[in-house]
Amino acid sequence: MHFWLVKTEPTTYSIDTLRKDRTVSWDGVRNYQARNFIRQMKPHDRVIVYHSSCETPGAVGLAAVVSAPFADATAHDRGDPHYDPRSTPEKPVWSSVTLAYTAHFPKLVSLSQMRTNSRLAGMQLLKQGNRLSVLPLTPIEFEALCQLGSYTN
DNA sequence: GCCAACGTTGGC
DNA sequence: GCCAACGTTGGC
Repeated sequence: MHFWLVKTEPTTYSIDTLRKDRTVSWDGVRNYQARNFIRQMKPHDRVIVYHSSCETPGAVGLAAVVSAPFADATAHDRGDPHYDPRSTPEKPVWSSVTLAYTAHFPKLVSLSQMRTNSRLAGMQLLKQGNRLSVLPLTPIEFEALCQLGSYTN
C-alpha cells in the first residue's frame, strides 16, 4: 500500500463535497510528474486531502484510491477547461483515478503546523517552490499527519 | 538544444 | 494583490 497527498482548492472542490459525493474522479491534473504519481496509484492506497489557496491551508481528511488509473476524459472534452487536443481516447496523455471519501480529520493540520513537526521535515509538500498537486507520502509522514489531525486509524 | 517570455500555482 | 518558483512554449 502507498500513501499520497492531493491538493484541492476548497472553493473548487472541498472534502465536504467529497463526503456528499462519496466518490470522485480525480481528473484535470495537467502536470507530468503529478500524472506519473497518479499512474502509480492502486486500489486501497490511502490519500490525505489538502486544501490550498484558502484561509488556512492544510490537511483536512482522508480518502482512498478505489480504482486503477484510467484515461482522463476531461482532456477529450472540447468544452472542458482541461481540454487537451494532444490527448485522444486511443492514446490518452492524462490519467485519472477514483477516490472515495474516508473521513474528515477531527482537527485540521495547518501548513504552518506541518513546518514545525520534525517527522514532516522531509515532506515534498514543504519543499520550496513545490507546486505538485499529487505527492507521495512516506508511511511515517502519513502517520504523523493522522496523529496531528487527531485521527485514529 | 538554448533560453526568454509567458502562464500558473499557491502562500502570504 | 503581490510575488517567488516553478513548468511550458516557441523562436532561433
